[in-house]
Amino acid sequence: MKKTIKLKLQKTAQVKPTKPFAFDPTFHKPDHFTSGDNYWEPGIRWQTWNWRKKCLGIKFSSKGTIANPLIEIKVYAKEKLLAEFVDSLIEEIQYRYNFNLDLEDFYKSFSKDSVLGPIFKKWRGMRPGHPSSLYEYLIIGIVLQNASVRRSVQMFKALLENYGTLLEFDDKKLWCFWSPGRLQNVSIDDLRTLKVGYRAKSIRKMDDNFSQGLIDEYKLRKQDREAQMTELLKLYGVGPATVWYLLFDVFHHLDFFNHVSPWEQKIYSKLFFNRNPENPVPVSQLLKHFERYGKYKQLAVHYIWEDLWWKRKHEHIPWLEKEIRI
DNA sequence: CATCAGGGCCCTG
DNA sequence: CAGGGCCCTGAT
Repeated sequence: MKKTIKLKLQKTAQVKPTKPFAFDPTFHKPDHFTSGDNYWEPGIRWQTWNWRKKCLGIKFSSKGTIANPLIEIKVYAKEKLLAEFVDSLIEEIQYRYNFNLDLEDFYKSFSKDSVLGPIFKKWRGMRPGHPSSLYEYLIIGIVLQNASVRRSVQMFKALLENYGTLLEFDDKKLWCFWSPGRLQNVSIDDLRTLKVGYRAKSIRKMDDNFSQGLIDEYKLRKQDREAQMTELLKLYGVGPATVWYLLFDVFHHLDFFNHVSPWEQKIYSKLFFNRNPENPVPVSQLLKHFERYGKYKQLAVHYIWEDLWWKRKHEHIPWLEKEIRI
């Protein structure tokens, strides 16, 4: 059993995101599979955060309303933090969770859409976003490949519990992601003992790329989408499926929807065309269907997708269960 | 028990 | 540019 590192509250900040802002669907995405590094209950999210190689605990609490939002951010750390460090962290949090995104135009454009209209009523103020850095998300992307959710969770937990750090803060024990370069003394065979299979090579090479400074997340953010895509596809173990996730979750492109995996194809076919999974609608036709959402294509997909997963939390959807194989 | 497909990607021919 | 191979797991 690994030693737990106890953190102390070092800083409390309050942040006002743009209005409207919905706390729960922003901080809890039922389809995001990562576990062990976060915990959610209505109005509160605990999340570990590796920032500039320091392992932090963060507690987000909703202190406002959807119309008038206010978020309290408590930062826990082992030692005192410099103001500049905290400021940069808060700025990064705002970026990753899209606190400053203006959704009004999206809502205005599609409030009369028969699919999105009702979803807006439920999830008005929900932001897309993801707490992971590019490095972290790439590792997550690799364990998502060619595996069911359960297996992905298993691989992710094994990695986290071997190379991460167990933190204790605010009576929660959660694992913090390791820093890039951590795997430099880890062999591919070591990784394989964690049953990540052939992904071991991709994981190790990814760590090499970052420790050699071959990829810079912040430089990449400033490039356009095509350039980002080209750079990402150069990375060993990254293909079109992973890039599509990255462009939305890490680089926040709301308009890019070019990839539908087989299981997603079945789900969309059922949702939009009421087709059975054995007889799904061709991917090209699905992509065409989403053209109507123009520059908000992927954001629209996100809203529809999250709505489905939230439904699943409260009601049993037999056909969906069959497809997701958790 | 054996076989196989899977929420991809790389590499070869 | 098509398709085989890769790891492991759960389903059949």
